[in-house]
Amino acid sequence: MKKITIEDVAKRAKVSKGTVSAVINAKTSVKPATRDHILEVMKELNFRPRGMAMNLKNGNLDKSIGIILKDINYPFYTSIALGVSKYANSKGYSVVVASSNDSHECEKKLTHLFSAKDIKGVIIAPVVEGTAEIEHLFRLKMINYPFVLLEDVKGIQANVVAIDNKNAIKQAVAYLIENGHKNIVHFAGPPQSSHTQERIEGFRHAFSESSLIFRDEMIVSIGSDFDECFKKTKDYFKNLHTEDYPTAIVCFNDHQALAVILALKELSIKVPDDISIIGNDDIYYARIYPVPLTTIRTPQHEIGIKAAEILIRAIESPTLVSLERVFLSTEFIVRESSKIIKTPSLQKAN
Amino acid sequence: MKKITIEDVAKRAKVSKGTVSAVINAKTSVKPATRDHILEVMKELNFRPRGMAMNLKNGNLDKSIGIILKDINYPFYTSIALGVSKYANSKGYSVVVASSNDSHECEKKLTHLFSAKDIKGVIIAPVVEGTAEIEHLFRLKMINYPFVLLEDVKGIQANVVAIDNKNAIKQAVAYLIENGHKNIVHFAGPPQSSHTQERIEGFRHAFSESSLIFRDEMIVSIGSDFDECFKKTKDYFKNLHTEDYPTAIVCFNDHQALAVILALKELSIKVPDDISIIGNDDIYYARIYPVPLTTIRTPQHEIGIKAAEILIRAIESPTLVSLERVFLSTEFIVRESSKIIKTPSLQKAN
DNA sequence: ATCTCTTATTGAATCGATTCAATAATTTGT
DNA sequence: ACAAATTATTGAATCGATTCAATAAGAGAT
Repeated sequence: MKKITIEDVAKRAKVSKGTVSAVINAKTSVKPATRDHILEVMKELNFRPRGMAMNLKNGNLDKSIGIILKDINYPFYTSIALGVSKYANSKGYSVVVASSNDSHECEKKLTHLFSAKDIKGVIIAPVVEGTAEIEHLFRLKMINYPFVLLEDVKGIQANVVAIDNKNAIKQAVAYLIENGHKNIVHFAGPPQSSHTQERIEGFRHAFSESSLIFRDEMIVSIGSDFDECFKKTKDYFKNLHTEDYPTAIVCFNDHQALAVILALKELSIKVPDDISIIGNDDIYYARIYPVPLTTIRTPQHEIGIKAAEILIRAIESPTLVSLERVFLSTEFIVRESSKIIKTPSLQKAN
Repeated sequence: MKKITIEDVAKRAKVSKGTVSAVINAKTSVKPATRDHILEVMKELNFRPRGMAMNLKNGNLDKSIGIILKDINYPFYTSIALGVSKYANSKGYSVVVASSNDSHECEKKLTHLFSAKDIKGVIIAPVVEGTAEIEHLFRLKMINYPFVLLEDVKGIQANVVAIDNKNAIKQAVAYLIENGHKNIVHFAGPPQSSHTQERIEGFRHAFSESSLIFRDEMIVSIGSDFDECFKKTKDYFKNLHTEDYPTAIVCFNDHQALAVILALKELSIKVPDDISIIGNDDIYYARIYPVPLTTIRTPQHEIGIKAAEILIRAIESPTLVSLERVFLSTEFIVRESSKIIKTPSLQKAN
């Protein structure tokens, strides 16, 4: 099946290409009769004008940026997208979002797509599971395509807006220890995720800076899929004597924390009376949960705004080549899913 | 500031356009020394190849479709996007998502953007607040651009995949009446939303088919913004004598229902013992809530799959012009936020 | 040093629309 | 009925890349 071009339409309608073009672009100069006839022919031939060709002549005026997220169904990411949209729209940019579903292959495809479509730049929450593959990022650099990463990726110099994962968890654990918790465990995320590793390290580090000592059993592999978390949490407690129950669980993320709370409910373990639960991320639903979640807030909105700001600057000032690396701080938010076991001992000011 | 083209690079590097093109496309035939030199010049001039021009020559091979949602932060919509992605990816299509934020202006801009970028087709959850503006949809028809609507829009013939809102609510109310509820109210959504109106009508209709009679006070305008719902719910009950409390509230959507449950908790009204709460949509969080939500499930995943299926068929079989209109049925899902007041009376089978 | 055989590079033609000055057709005024 | 004014239509040049056959440069063999 041959491709239909504006020329085919022009021939069939016995007019010039220029007139057909005028009809497509709703120019008023076309006589209604001609116009109707051309529209009919367009329909007959099922003519779909090529957007690429249309835009080539006039430069490429639209303002648009893209975001590639790992999971469009996790509110954490859509909140970032909201921040991006807010800033971008205020600067006249449209925003398109795509989900890489944690697949390198998909992320690569999407960066190609965005650049090929002359989307002006892209913000990427990069997939870094396993060995990070970054040739596609190098390609973007080669073609001087502006992009901002939402996670520091080893091996490439780029604009980055991110948070300090390790320190975030440390904050939380330090708080628990400070408030009298002694038996604390970390429910770790999916083994292949880089975040999982970072958070485990943060957890260990908090212990090394305290009077308590770290033991390997404190790290429990739970994952982040809801049903899996739910099941593994129940299994964990079934294999434990009541007197060995931890007094606090630091979760991989809020989603996992929600699953854990639900599992505990089924086991008739009270949150926070029996066990304190600490989330991570502060997704929208953490706040509106019946047991509002104590969590480590990552400033999703601000990340989005900052990333958009850097991206648009890179797009609009092509001469400015300096890279920006911004690390935003997390905030520990105490809500109702955690409690204090004893008031902290007085400390010397410092 | 002048636009840099491949020709500028070629001149500066003292090679032909063909060689520069070969470098950009990572062709192996280029001698490393030449290649490096050209890359340097590209960097110097900050040359960004125009994707449009690149694609013009070879046709436009990529497979991609778009989705325009009203709110990328409401899980209902991202679940639809997930369904779309699933089907589209299986057919080799990439998916890009955009949020219209309930703005006609934005929706229009985005349809332009997608068609201009030669995204092959688009699925639209159309904004229909106020007077639906649909000239942009007519434009899509004119250029024979394939699209599928996720809501029936008056005044235009198009592919549609949707559900029957009115009937969905009717189902729920009928269930409540059947199970002994007599004092039922509907917490309506934002006044300007078309869904709000449809759901109110469904609610009334359910009454007209029962032995109970409808009264205007049964419709309470609550909205769907979380904080607003929360506040208005509390106000509603504060102005009500305890003996006048409804035994069941049919909510506009799950999000509202969650806000209502939280407000009731603060008022020490027990769900479902004192009041049954019925949601609408069955978002992901409805299921994993500590009081799992009784709700009217809209098959989000299936909607996405069906819409993608129709869209891709329209893209790939341009001659097939027949329009499809699919209405999927909702399912009433009883979970723990509602209870039966008395067992239903025996009925004649039919 | 010369002739092959590879390997690199060139550049004119091409993709499919838009543009706009030139020209044709139609309407208006007298 | 004719000139002038207005409105519609034409078509060659253009946008910025890719392509690929033709050609040039470099490597190896004698």
